[in-house]
Amino acid sequence: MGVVKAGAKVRTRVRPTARPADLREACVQAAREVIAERGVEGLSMRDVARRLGISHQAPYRHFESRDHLLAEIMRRCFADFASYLDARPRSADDREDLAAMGEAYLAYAAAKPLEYRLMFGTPWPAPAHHAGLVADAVHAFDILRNNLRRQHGDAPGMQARADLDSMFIWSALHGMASITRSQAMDCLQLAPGVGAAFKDYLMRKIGAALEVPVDPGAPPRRKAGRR
Amino acid sequence: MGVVKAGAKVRTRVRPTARPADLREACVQAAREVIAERGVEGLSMRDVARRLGISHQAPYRHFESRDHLLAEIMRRCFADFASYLDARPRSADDREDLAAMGEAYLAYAAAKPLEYRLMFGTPWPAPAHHAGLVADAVHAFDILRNNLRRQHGDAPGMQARADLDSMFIWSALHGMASITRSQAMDCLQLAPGVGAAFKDYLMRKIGAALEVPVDPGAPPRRKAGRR
DNA sequence: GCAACATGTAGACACTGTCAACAAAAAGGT
DNA sequence: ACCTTTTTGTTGACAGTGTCTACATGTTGC
Repeated sequence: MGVVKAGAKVRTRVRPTARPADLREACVQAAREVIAERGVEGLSMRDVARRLGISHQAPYRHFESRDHLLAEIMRRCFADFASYLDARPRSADDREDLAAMGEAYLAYAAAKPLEYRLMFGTPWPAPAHHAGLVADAVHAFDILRNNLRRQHGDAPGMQARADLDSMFIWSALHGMASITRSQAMDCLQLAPGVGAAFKDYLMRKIGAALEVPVDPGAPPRRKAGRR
Repeated sequence: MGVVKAGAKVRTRVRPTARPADLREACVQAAREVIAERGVEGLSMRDVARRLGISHQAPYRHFESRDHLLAEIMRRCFADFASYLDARPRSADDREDLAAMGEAYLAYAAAKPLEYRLMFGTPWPAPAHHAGLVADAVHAFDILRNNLRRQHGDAPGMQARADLDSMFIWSALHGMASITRSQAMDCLQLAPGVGAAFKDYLMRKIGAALEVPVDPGAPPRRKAGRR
């Protein structure tokens, strides 16, 4: 407390690295770098401040808490993710487009595993439920859902069918992305070639499941040969 | 350092709660309680010690680090999980048995969401990769894999097919469990009834996908009508 | 009884998120 | 111009964490 007084004044002037103009933006960027390098649990407010050469409390002028910063980053990840899906090679045929979407989904998960985990593998911080985060997340899901709705038409009940198919596809894709990311397959001593063939096999199984008509209302009978 | 000497001696004698006999076991139990209540990130070594009325360093006599404690807990979760799967209602028919397995899988994930997340949603701590943990985890997977191997027989190449099917099923189940646990569906404004019908629909889609023969070697053609 | 060892304790250290008090600077009104 | 208000950044705390070291205690084998 009783330190040199004038020293502080000088220090603000002889600051080694220029203080970023838009500090809020700089915080987000620095935090995203940390997350991309070391994952969510490696993110610390003080570390962000340190990287920017500012005091450990400065970020709190722009984000109420660590969770608020995290929520903002998640929001941007969802936006990135959605535009990644939007950038897929387009096709007029809805089925081919769906396949391209699946490829893009898995490619994103493979390319940015830590961001993927942040969005889909981390429990959402409480402040996340309010902001535009939900909107951005839903928008990503809607890219998938809209395709299925086009394929199913809008006859009564078909909206629910499209949603169910969307959830099924999402489950399979997310399951694979999540399992692959965890490297669990390394432990399972799978038969040779399985690791390499997994993605295509899964995509084709999804396609096959979509071909077969399945009545959502019917009782959960097993050995469903035909219907 | 220079504190009262005799005081410490007395305190050990007038200990309020009896020190647990098997401290290692007590640590594991206390830690599992914390995890079941507040999740992995809520687990703290000092909290465990506090609950047991011991010093904050005592647990370190039995676990090298927090990660080692976590690894031991994960190991037990996998063992629990495997015996949960083993306790499914048995059926002589492999398909019915497979369905029962799927139900058991999802029931476990729903009943113990935090343990499920610990096993399948948290990056494994380094010490987890060595011990019997992997063996317990693989054993759980083998319950699924063995069923598929029985169904496919042991003709050449069928082992890989069984592994691929296992991975596909696991992906879909894990995806659903993971998505359901995240309560993401609450945000998606799904058509009415979709939430309730999701599980059965997914199980039937998996069944349908397994019926349709899919050649793992074929090129990833779309619109796969028949082959 | 005594030495070796296992176990539990106490006190540090560096780190975290966050609160409160303060200083500087920018904005706005006159 | 000056003065006030608000925004922004800094400093110093506080309680919490994992883990190191040093110490005390209890247990076991000789």
